[in-house]
Amino acid sequence: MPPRRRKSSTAITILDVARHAGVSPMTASRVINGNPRVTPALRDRVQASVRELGYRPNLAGRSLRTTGTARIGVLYSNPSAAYLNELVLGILEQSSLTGAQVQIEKCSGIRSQRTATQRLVEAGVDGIIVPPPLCDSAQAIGEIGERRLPIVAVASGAPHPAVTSIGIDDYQGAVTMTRFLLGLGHRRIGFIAGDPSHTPAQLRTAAFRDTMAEAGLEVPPEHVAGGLFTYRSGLAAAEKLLRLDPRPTAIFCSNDDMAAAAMAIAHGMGLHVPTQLTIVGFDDTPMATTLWPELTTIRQPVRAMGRDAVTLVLEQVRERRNGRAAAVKHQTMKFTLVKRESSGPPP
Amino acid sequence: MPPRRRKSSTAITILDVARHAGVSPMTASRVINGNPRVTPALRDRVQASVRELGYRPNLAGRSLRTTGTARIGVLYSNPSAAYLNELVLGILEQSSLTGAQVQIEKCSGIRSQRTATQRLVEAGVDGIIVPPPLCDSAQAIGEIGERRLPIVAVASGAPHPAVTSIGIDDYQGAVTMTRFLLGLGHRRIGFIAGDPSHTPAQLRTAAFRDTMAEAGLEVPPEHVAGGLFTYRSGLAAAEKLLRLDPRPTAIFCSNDDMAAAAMAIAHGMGLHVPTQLTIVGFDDTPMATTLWPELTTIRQPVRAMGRDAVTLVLEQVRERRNGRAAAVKHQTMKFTLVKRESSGPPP
DNA sequence: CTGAAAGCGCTTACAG
DNA sequence: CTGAAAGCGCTTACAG
Repeated sequence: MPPRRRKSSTAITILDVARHAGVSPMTASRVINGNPRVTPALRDRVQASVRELGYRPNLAGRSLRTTGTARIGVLYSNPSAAYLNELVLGILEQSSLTGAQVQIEKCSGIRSQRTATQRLVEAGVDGIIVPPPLCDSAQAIGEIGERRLPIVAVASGAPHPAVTSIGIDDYQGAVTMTRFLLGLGHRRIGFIAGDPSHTPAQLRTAAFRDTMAEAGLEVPPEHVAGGLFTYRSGLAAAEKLLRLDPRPTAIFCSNDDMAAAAMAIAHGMGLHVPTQLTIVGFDDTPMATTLWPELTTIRQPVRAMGRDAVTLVLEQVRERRNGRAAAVKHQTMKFTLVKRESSGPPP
Repeated sequence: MPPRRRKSSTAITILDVARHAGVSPMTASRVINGNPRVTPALRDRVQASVRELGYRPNLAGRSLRTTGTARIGVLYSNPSAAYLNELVLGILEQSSLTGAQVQIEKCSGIRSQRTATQRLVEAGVDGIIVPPPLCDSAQAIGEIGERRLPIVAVASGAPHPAVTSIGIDDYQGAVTMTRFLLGLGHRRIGFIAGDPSHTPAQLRTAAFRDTMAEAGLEVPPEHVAGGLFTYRSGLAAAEKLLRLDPRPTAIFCSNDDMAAAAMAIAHGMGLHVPTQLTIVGFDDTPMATTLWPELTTIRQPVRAMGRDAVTLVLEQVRERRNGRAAAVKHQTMKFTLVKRESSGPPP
């Protein structure tokens, strides 16, 4: 059987829509882009054609004319695998939607940070997204600022006032979780802190202390164990907390990795979660649903943050190209308390 | 200070390169795309200009002319978070490079699978990538085939001969790991199998048995514990294996999630890894390096598989558009044995 | 409010 | 081997 020539795979263009609706391509374009200066009658006709033909705009064509194809850099260090993965996913998703190109550069030390920034600049990026913990590095931010490039800092606990940022309210997140534990009836709550040099860790710890104080509960120093956001540090911290007598009835871990570690320790000591011990995390990384029992945690919409970070850089890039000074924005995303099986009332 | 008009952000185009090198844009294009029909002298001049100007092709422009902007669908179910994330990352990476658009559809039951496929078709995708375990579903493959859409099956243990596929050799991967354990001196090796309905799980189990037999070692039935690739199933399986007397000196888990579970159980029983017990996984997901000790495992280049899956669909799409029947390809990627801290000689 | 023209950056034919 | 022309799909000015 000879291969058949399939002309059918040629996609529907805006010209097809225009012809079908009996209008000019321009009018079709206006309707598709939600431009209000179109007579309702025409708008309806075009929308009907779009639906009927199953039209989907070709983004390459669009971006060629609009953004002129922006290039976005991502500068990261210390990849907390799950978190960064998810963020990059959002970034790629959105940039593929807008036809922007993304270049990702990793750096470890300060030296390599200079060269990574350099590489991005040489690659001609129009703006840079900076995930944590680099988002809090005055060094990194300063260096990008020098090149007069737009920046978006992601998930900083204390974003530089002059730098556009996106993140959740870490303080309120930890308040919510602490209140949830109190609401379950817990009074002896252990806390595993995150890397003290990261601003979100600082906020989460402060929020825990403040909320406990607000409830009239004293937090003995040994109830707060130092951690570094790593699984390994969680192992040591959880061990310390669970050796206390009396033992805390709940452990609030500053992230999911450390909560996973706490779970392993509890398991090892024969403590059943959640009937004998409640363990909760923060972030809602994939780890939270891999574990068993699944983790109660605070969900950060990391993917959406990635998407919006792209939108924010692109806005800045466009402003600049139009010769305007881009306004600094601080976007706060909503977090959610996700209740799963690792939490319950105290024994 | 009035905002300054920065004309500088206008990117360098192929026209700039051509002018700089004193050739036509066509010649520049040929050099940039590695077309061999160019005099070495011209080639060198163009390459020098590219370097000097820091030229980077605008992908929107390119894809507008070449692929005509292909749309790629991804149809998945049962998201083993880490694996899928990584795959999608690769897919988005490559498609953003080629200017292709990606649409991702999730489905759970068979019903929802029909509608998900339907949605992709209606969205006008030109080809579909199918990650595991759907890649082994005759149902899913058949349904896409009916629509005469190109398919790429990812990580199937037994790819349909008529369907283009990409994956590693799961059998050889498990052989390698088993030999590694034997080489360390282990003889009593426990094995946690994966979901028996997934073809890669079948191959890994078979390879383990065969390699043991080849070494003249009998595998008592109780040394092979059934699992489902989930953490939870790993918990139960590991517990069973470690209660045996005599206990295995090593446990080979069919994926990293189950290895993480085994690690938690070992930890709980006070068994030090790796001095008292060796635990190894398969896949090298982010989990493998989150744990402590970090996991010895077989690395699947999932990200690269995502990238190449895009290349494979695009090839098929192009062939079809040219009226040719696309050749079926089965691409096998290299796996790697990654030795970390969870493995050592038997006690 | 609507449309005809031009062009974003690149590459596919088509000539030489 | 090299290049002049045309066009991919869309939207930005510019006219009406």
